[in-house]
Amino acid sequence: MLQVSFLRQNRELAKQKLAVKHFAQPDLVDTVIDLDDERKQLQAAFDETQAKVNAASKEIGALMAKGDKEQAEATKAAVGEWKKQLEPLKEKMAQVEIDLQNTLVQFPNLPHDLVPKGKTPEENELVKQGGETPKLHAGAQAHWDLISKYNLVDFETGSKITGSGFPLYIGKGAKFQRALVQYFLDFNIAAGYTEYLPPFMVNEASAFATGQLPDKEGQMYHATADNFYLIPTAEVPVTNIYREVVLKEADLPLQMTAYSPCFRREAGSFGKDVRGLNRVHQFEKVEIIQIVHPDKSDEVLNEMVAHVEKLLVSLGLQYRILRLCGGDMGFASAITYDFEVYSAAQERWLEVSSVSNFQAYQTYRMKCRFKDAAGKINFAHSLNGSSLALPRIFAAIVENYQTEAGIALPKVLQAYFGAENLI
RNA sequence: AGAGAGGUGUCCGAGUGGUUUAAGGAGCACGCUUGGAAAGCGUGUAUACGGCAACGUAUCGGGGGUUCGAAUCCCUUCCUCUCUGCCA
Repeated sequence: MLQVSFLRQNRELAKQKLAVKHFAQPDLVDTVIDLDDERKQLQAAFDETQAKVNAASKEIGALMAKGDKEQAEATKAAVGEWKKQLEPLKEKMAQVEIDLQNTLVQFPNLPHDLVPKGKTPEENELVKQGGETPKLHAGAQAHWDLISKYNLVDFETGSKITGSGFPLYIGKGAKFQRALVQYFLDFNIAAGYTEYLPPFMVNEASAFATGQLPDKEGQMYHATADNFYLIPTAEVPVTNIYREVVLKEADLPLQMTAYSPCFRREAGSFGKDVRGLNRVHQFEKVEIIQIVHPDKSDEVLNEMVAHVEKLLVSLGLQYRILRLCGGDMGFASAITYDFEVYSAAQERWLEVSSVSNFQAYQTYRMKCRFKDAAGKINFAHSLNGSSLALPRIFAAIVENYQTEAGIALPKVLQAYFGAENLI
């Protein structure tokens, strides 16, 4: 959520920045400031009258103690008048606050200066490319054929149990998932992250704090009996550890990593992307999350990007790093780098990680603050990234490491899987 | 899931309608004292909003209500503990 004070001081800049994100209603900036002016005015009037009521009430107490009933009753009558004035003020103030809040949550985060202006994925900026395109043997297959050939994943039975997009991993397929999770977590822990195993459902307040509500309500599975949401990413429960917390400056940076299944309705998605493991409703992911000093978030973002890159290099996959353009970025992010790996069998790039700096957008919503040396309260910055999401890594390894005899494994995974080859 | 007991500041803890402006203690910070330290003494020690400021307003798990006045009474909801039930 954007801060009113920032919008007030940077009215035109905010509008320009919103344009980079192709935000349709830049005039809402003015609406917010008008509403805030109205709120201030109402509060001043309300506080003034309430102060009179409070003082008079105290006086009544003193008069009662003295036994001066008559004067006490007279004062009560005066208070009654003030309270009548208070009623409409209170109502108006509540309404203005709701309007202000509802307007404010409509703003996406403002993009970082580095974010390109484009609108579509084609306009994302290629930052770096690494690794080699694997040379596959003749007759090499896409992962959906390989997993069926070697019985690693059974989509049909997953559909029977739950519905389409809920894969059932079997035997070596299941064990390979476990090996990947374990490797990714160990890799993150070695870089200084603390492991968490969070709840896989969150309440409304948590979903709101990280920006899933109200923006992505339809994308989450909702357990209505208890009003819990199945998490679309571990980012939600883990970032919420620090909701409504005032940290000490010395506590920063907080580095957290967590494995979780991720549940996404993917309502409205269709077409070429959805085949096999390319897009599913439930998948496994290991996430990295940091909460840092605002002066450090740019630097930390670069570190996180370098960290994920190292992980992909260790898997021997060809990859590229894209800086997302304003139109392709997430709602709450100030700047996002996407990682894609090349699938030689599908002859296309698959997104496997997204690393973002949210700056104070989430922490302001969450009220995650820290106290600096001077005792001043500031909002921290939050960042997160996948390190890594499993299905497309699974797909890429299965495809790129396929041989005529079976499927090989990257060296780093052999000990985790307990064999030299997957098949 | 049922019954009961609870939720107060950084922590412990008092407080069942009116100088509570949340007692008292601990911790922490600063100062005095000291050769240095401890002890002792003194001062300070939540957050949000409004205000240049003085200060005002709100907050005793959350929300709502009664009252001139609520930490205190009522309703509701969440959470914790104990017992019972069920269960991996």
